[in-house]
Amino acid sequence: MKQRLAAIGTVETLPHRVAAFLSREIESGELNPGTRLPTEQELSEKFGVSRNVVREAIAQLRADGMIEARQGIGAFVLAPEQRAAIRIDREALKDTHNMERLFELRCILEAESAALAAARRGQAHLDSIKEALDRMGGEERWEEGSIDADLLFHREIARATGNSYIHTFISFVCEQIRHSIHYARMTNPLHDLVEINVGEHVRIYEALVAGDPAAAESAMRAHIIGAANRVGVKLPLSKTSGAK
Amino acid sequence: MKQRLAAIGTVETLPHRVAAFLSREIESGELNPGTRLPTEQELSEKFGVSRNVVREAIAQLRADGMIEARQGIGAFVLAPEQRAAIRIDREALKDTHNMERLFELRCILEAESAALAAARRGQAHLDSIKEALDRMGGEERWEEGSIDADLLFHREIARATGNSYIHTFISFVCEQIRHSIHYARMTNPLHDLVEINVGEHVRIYEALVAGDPAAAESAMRAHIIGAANRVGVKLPLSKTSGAK
DNA sequence: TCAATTCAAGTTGTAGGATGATATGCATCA
DNA sequence: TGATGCATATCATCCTACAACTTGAATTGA
Repeated sequence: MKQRLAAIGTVETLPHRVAAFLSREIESGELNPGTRLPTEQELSEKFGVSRNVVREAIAQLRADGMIEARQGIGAFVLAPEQRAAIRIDREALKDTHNMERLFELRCILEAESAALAAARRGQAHLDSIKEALDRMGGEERWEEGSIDADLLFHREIARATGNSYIHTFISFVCEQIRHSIHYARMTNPLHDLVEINVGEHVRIYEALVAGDPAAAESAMRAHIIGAANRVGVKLPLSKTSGAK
Repeated sequence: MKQRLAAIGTVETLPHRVAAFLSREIESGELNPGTRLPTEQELSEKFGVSRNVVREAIAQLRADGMIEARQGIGAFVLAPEQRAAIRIDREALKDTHNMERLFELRCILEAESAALAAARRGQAHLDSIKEALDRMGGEERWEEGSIDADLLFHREIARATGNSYIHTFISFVCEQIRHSIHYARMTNPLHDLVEINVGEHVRIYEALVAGDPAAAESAMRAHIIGAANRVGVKLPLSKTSGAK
């Protein structure tokens, strides 16, 4: 439990802060691709930290493919197309518009994945999905337990597609949304009633059992739109009509 | 231990190699979530590098949410659900099955995005998409030029959705595929005839101009399946039939 | 003058030690 | 017994030094 607290309250380490600063400067366009960064020496003076801290920060940006460091010359900003990793700025998610966009992406991913899962799921998949479903409804308190079960439900469906990349992407997007909502509840207790609609989940599960891709897709789509609404995000209809 | 490694393109730095080693150990399951890593001291001795190098490696893994370091205690492996970034192992993409899965994910993302783009695109979007289309056909040599134009074409469509996350995700997936194919061509000259089917692109563009989401979606789906076939990846039908 | 070589300065890469901050367990003492 | 304080282990940060690499200017030789 003590670990729990430590895990939630992320410690802001110096390299992390420096990396975040530079990252923002690059994303915002203040540092165009091709631009040379200040030297490590200059950066350490500018931020008032040691060169080691700057190096750790640059190591992160380098691993993400945001910059490229060349020995003897310097570090240069790379084009956004050459990113080696996808990362979502959690600050930006406090803006409802961005949350809306993320839900839209999630809807795209999960709707088609549900269809794939309906076509490919095995009995073992159905069992683990069912288990998550039961955990969701069985939980007395709408606290961590049922939210975790909800996430597990979606992850298990993604796993049932048999495509590990789909699983990775969906897990990632869901986790970002969960974290953001969790944060919103911490700062604004009004949000305490984040209800989970069990009926929507059951409909998805039944479509999977029946092996009906079209039904699974539309049930998942309806569910995500509903989930978005329940946290105050109005999803643009996307292609609810076009799916027919 | 003075190996001369003339890796093409990327200079293999020590922190990168250490991070890759640890990363693989975690991904492969040798280090389960919750496990404590050896101390920085031990790692630096084990790999024969300085503690600074180990720290830079750990900084990368930490930024990705693969491990969590707690001052005074140690560093611990985190569960795969808590990843803060998506990263695709390029080694794994040499396996055709993985390439197939990635194409499937791309198909999901781009098909629905094309539909969204058809509904939301403005004139400026159409112009830049058309420009990429012209660059693609105009190129004499099927070398870098037309491949870049092809990627740009897809990115501009993603941008026309007005959803920056969709744009990020699609750009990322496309870039991983491009890099992998580029690498395959380097090692196996047989692949030299990676043709680009202009007709498929034109059909997508026309659907966008017409503002027809359903047509855009099916044209995009057909195009990606075709593109996969042309590089030797047979895409499982996914939901070509279910889309009707 | 001109070309080739050498050299010096600047920058990142790596090494190693020192000190501060934090968590844990043990010993001490009332 | 129980609370306190100390020693230890570990990560966080800082510092200095040197190696490897690049660039451009100074030097040298014809």
